[in-house]
Amino acid sequence: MATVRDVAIRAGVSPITVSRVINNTGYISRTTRDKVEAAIAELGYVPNVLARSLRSKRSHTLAFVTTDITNPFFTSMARGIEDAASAAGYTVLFCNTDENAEKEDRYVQLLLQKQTDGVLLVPAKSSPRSVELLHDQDTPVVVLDRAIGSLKADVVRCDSVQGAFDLIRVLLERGHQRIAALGGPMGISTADDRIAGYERAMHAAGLSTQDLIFRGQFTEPSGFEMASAALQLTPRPTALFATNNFVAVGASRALEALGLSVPTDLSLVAFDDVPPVLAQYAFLSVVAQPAYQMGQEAVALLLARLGSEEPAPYREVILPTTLIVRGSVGLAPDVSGSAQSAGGTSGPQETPG
Amino acid sequence: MATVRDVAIRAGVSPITVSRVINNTGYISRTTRDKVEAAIAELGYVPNVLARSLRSKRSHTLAFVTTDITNPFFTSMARGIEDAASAAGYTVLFCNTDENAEKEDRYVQLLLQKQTDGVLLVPAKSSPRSVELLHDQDTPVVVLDRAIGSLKADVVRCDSVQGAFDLIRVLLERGHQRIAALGGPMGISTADDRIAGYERAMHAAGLSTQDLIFRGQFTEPSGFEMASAALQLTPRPTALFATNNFVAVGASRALEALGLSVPTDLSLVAFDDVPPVLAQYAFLSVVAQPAYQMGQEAVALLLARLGSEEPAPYREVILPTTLIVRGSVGLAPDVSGSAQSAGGTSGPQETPG
DNA sequence: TTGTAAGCGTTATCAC
DNA sequence: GTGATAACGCTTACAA
Repeated sequence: MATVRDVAIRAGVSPITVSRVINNTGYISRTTRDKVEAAIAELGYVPNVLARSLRSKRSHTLAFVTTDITNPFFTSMARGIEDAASAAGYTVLFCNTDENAEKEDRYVQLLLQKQTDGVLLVPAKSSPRSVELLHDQDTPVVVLDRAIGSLKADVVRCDSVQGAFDLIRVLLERGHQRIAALGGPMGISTADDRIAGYERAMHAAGLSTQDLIFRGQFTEPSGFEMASAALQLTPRPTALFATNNFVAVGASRALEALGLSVPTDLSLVAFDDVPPVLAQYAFLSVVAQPAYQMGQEAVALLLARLGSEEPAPYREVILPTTLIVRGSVGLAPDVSGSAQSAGGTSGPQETPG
Repeated sequence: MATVRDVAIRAGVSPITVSRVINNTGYISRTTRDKVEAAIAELGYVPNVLARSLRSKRSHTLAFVTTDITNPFFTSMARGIEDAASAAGYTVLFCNTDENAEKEDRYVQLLLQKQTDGVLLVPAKSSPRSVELLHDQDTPVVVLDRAIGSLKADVVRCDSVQGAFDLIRVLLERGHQRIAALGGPMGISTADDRIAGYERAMHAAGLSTQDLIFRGQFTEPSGFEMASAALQLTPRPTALFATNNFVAVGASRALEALGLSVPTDLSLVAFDDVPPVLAQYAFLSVVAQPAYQMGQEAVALLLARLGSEEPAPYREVILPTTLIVRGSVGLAPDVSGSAQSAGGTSGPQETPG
């Protein structure tokens, strides 16, 4: 592989002159520039940016560390990140941690070694050691989706408390009183906040949440388990609140397994929308988060921090969620006699006598 | 930031000794190792792998260049790639080309400059200049999903001809004769092959494909347009074949816009399954491709090539597809009088004696 | 078992 | 306008 030296010899100039041509730096005469460019073309020279990075201490590489790129929410976020990063001349490494803090730490260690300029992190824990690690090595971080204890990073997220509150209100307005919440892991802000929003809405309506709160993982199997447990309760809840998209899918499976249909037998609401492509088939009522914009915003914050040497104060950007009511919510059984099927996209159903 | 030199001074040894400790290379006495490790811990030393890469000519970085990570098919593939790469100590850069060959070339140029060890490419064209670029710089490529003209790369893909053939057979067996195909761009092997499989099945059944073949993009809007056009035909087709998942979504929208329901009014089949999480809601009959395994297999091929200096012959790995028949196919109108609703969501029924 | 010297490919600094 | 020199942080080759 040709190097600056090879190009320099071929063009009859010095290596530094070649460098100047490549980077459009300093003054170069028309003729030397032409000679150099000809040599570059002839040799098929490709600059080695590793060497450049070693000198300049800028790798022009960011990293997106998330729990699972397969989650459509994070896929959209990834795309937002990549588009924004690419537009600014950065490439993006991607890392899946599967909600495993050790895996996260190992990745961060590796990214540090790779001289990654900045990291976009969806932390697996509320007080991530990884943020400290990065901070100690002067690598800026933007934390995505979740709030954390540390104050050493910018944060881009949505208001999970409000989102959950809105969603529960939809159910309350339709007469539901016995609503079970299927929550994520303790200590993850989105999981905690969504339960908090649920409680706030319930309590504001003077309702008890006793025995109605389940906590598990943000996964499909966990959603299945929690929903199965919730449906054993007597009296049975008339509505379920799934705190993320995977949990919602698990809950749907549990309902199906028991031969219960939505919204006839039960209503179901969830956090996170289905992927954009499938919006067509969407049936679930949800609070949607602007994943793509979150990614873009996070990159903007990161680049701003990379751009200036001054240590600006850390910012928390909270983006609005969107409430989308679809066919998965119906009237609660006890009030459905008085008014028919409000809010459901699908047609009215039989009132039980 | 501390360097090997700093660590060496602190531990009272030479830089190379530090290097040996870090890399577990050569013989080191117990005591020096302890001294060095202590110094590393005290200084919070993080090795700079950029410098290492400059010397060793191995960046331990791969790149996944795809059309759109947002397509669930490629998302699964990405996850397969990341898992396999990570297990082997490699990180992965991701790049979206949006089926744009120029964007692809720009990315490849950048990856070359970054000394990427190998590239996993979903090419935007059948004769990608990018593969030549990479080949010329001795960077191995594995082409994913699509066949290409060039013979300078390993290929991992599925048999689109056979897959389409299988799918059309499902329709033919249910009496459909007027089946329209909604195809992708000319010159992309998967697009061409799926149309070829369709034609083969139709012709084998003695049916004409005249006016029934539409070509557009692998996008939702294009699917909408093609389906809308197909539904204008007289007599109207009794079934539609969407050649990828996005096209299928567009086609569904077109059907809905015209007030046609599936499978009552029309049957619909497609290439590519819905994302795993949503399999629950799946209604479409599809040929599914093992995206995750394709990603893993591709990484295996790439690493094998990186591992040995001998130029092994290029391989083409063709993975099997899976036919999944769901509720979106029904009997063709003209035969539905004789037997009701075969092949619906409910399982197989008794063979008529 | 440990150290010396040199170089990977690039660019900052200073000189002409 | 252009060039010589050194340095970024690390490791290969060769000594000791």
